[in-house]
Amino acid sequence: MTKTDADTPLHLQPYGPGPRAAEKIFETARDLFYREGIRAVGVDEIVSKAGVTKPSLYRSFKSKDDLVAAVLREVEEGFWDRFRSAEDAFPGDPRAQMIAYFEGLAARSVGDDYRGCALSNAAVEYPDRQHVGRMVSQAHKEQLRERLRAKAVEMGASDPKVLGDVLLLLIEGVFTSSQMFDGDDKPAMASVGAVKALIAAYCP
Amino acid sequence: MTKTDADTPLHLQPYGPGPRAAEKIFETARDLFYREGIRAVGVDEIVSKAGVTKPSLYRSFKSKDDLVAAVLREVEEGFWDRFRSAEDAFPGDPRAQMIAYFEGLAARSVGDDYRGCALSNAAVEYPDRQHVGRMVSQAHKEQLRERLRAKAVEMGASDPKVLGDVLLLLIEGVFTSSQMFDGDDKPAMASVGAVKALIAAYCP
DNA sequence: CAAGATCCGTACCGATCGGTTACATTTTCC
DNA sequence: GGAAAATGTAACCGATCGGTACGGATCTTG
Repeated sequence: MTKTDADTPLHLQPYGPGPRAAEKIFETARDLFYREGIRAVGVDEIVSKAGVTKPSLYRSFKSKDDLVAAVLREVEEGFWDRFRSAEDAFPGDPRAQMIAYFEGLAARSVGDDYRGCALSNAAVEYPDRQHVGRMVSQAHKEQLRERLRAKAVEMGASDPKVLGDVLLLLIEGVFTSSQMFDGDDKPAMASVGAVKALIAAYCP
Repeated sequence: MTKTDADTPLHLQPYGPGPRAAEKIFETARDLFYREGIRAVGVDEIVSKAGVTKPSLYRSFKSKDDLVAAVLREVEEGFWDRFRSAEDAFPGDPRAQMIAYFEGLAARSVGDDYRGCALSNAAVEYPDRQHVGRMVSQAHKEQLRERLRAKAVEMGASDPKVLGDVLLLLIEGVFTSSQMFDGDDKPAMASVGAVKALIAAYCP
């Protein structure tokens, strides 16, 4: 069962084949952090579930926080991939782009394993502005805010800053609320209609 | 500096003067949990900052989780107090009630010490459905959802369930987003206008 | 004041936290 | 095959985690 090195996106393969343990650690940590929370998961649990040992973790990551930062940065990439995917589906139509994003978001939010946005959750777990997990999350949210405001400009909103912030409120609302209700009947389903109504209200 | 027992709302004073240590522990834990997160705060830090000792904590609370549950229940009381306050300000006018609530929420969300809803944060910190902190938070959110849907009925919404869920999305969006941006220019400020537009859109 | 109830602190417990050491073993590539 | 790189083994570290046994201090009440 020797896996090759180029079939999955790896984050650090310095020379030649690159480490296989680092990849398993990274993916295991990403899943555990999302499912159980970052603070709730210890390094021992990570290496145990990854089938590796602790020194392997600290050979690839300087500290647990360093691993946390790496995971959150990949989460951020995944977010922008989905966001751009909605954009690419409707070129030149920012309104349809946002509706498409909310439709995808609402679809993803149903399902018992959904736990909202890992970046928002990390910001909740790390209130300290100096913590790297907090910094990555906060920087991402500021980028998102600007991007949504730019979208509102494209839509010709009368007050694009406000409409952008409203969209952000709605997105974060879906993130947080979706992990607090079981089953398929989640408030997130109402977000698609809400974004349509809001865009209509803010774009004359 | 012997404080009396009736000047502040106490939660357990079995006989006579009641314990003074339990009150300090409770208030200290409430503040620390909110500021730094629940998992980030150990019992040693609580008793240390409260100026008492650890056995005093475990004489009044069966465990840390028991203290967490007690704190979250008081937080829930505080939420409903603010919610009813907005209701009482505009009797018989559910639309004005909700606008008033969002105005108060937006006003509270500015300020560097604001960290959103402690119950929502607790749900993020405790994904395990069996954990008492999670159970208290989730039960509260379900009550809130029903209450908002009932408000939408009062407003004469065409689809009250959807409008109620939209209001919930907006509230949670304010909670989460307000702790991810510094300064006074927060997305929460846009929530008041958004709720007006949404109510108008969903109530013919 | 003394007795008894009530409250509280000192010291300690095993377990786990994030992190490290030195060395043996395996894997990869030429 | 042999050197180099990657991983495993096993033990260990100080600090902190949530939680407790036990005795001393304090307060109310006769």
